[in-house]
Order: sequence, then C-alpha cells, then structure tokens
Amino acid sequence: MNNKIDAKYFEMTRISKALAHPTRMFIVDKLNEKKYCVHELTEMIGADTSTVSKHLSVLKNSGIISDEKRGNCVYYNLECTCVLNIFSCVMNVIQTNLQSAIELVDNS
Amino acid sequence: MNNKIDAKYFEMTRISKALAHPTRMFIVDKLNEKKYCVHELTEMIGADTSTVSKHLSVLKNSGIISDEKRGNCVYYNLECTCVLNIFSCVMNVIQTNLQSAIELVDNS
DNA sequence: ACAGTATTTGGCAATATTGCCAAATAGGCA
DNA sequence: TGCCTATTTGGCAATATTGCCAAATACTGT
Repeated sequence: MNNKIDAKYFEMTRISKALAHPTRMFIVDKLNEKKYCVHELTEMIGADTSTVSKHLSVLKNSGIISDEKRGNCVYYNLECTCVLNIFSCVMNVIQTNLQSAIELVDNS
Repeated sequence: MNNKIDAKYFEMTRISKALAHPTRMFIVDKLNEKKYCVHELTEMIGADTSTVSKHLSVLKNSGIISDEKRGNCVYYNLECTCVLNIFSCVMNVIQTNLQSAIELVDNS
C-alpha cells in the first residue's frame, strides 16, 4: 500500500475515528433531534465541560457537526446525517451475527 | 449518561472503532471485491503478516467480516456491506465542507 | 515424520486517545 | 468596570492502540 493509497484511506478514517467513542455517538444521536449547546450536552453526559467540549471539537474537525454562537452559548448542529447510517449498520451487524449463531445451532 | 445508555453507545462504537484505521478501511474496500486470504492482503498492504492478521481479527470480532479456512489458507469475507456507507458518507462530508467554504468565499 | 508455507498469538516499545484540573477567553448584565 | 455564566485551551497522567519480532499452531506434500 503506497503513500497515496494510504492517504486516501487515512482521510476516510476521519469519520470512523470521530465516531469511535460512546460519548460522541451519544452526541450525534442527540443532535439528530435538535441543536444543543455545550452545557446542555454536558449535563446529559455527566462529564467535565472541557471533556465534552473536546469531544465536540473532534466531531467538528471531522466535518460531522458545525457550531453557531448565540449570545453566551455555542449551539452545535448535525451537518451530515449520513453518519446515522452507522446506527442502522450496527443493528445489521448484530442481526447478521445472531443469524449465523442460530444456523450454527440448528445444524448441530 | 447512566451506565445503561453508555453501554448502548459503547456497543455502537464496535463498528466505528473497527473502521478507525486506514489499513482496516483498505481491507474492507478490498473484501468488497472478493474474498482474499491473509497473505494476499499482506502483500497489498506491505506490513508484517502478524500486523495484518491482527487487523483482520479486529474486523472479525466486530462482526464485519468472517473467515473461512480453505486448505492452508484463511479467506476473509465481507459480511456487512452496509459499512460501505461510511465510504459515501466521507464523500458527503467532504462535499458539505467544500460547499460551506465556497459560500463563505462568495459572501465576502 | 519432516520441511515448507500460512496464520495466529504473546510480548513489548512507540504512539495516540482520553478525562480531569486549572487557566484563559468571550459574552451578558448590573 | 466587575461579576457571572459559557466555552475553549494547555497540561498531564492514565489508558488504549498499533506494529514489529519471535514463537506457537496448523495444514500440505514428500
């Protein structure tokens, strides 16, 4: 795998890396409902504000969400709802695995 | 975020974590063509066999791919093609970001 | 059984991610 | 201006991921 190909796939991991944390998955799920600001999310998540802020920063840098300042608060918005495909994909994987397990039991 | 909710989102990161590496993205992309065995993939990737084997193990444990022994070789198969949605999602994110940048320039 | 090829596993050092605290920055309001 | 709330950033310790080497395991063919 040469450098160019590696760069291509590295670019692609921007999305998967951004989603590779429970808190960030939670945030994406919540932002699919409506816009939330940092302290609202922080309260729901129950971590330090700075921690949540950094998670939001990761999602923003990957291009999945955007921010918008309203007075004292910063509201975050889900830009790419396509990432929600991951959610259904997870269900798909779980079901596929269960199906394999069932067939294994049936054939024994 | 209580333990139960955290467990839910942690479960969901099984997929995103598995895809959060360029080599594993490459493998998924390749397996979408056809089944490949470890030494074929190793040759394409250009890393140590053990390294590739461990990447395959990560993908397998997440349920994305499955393995099948044929004689001396172990062939891997893409079980959940839905993960390919990530690929188009990446393009989507890139385009969305470009669009925002263009609007920013136009309005200045 | 033996040699050769294919793959996995254990171990370890290098690197990356995470989460908290403290401090800095920014806006609202008296 | 000064105080309060909201958010971000720097720093650091704890943890997780990664990649190579060496060794173990498994199968093929002689």
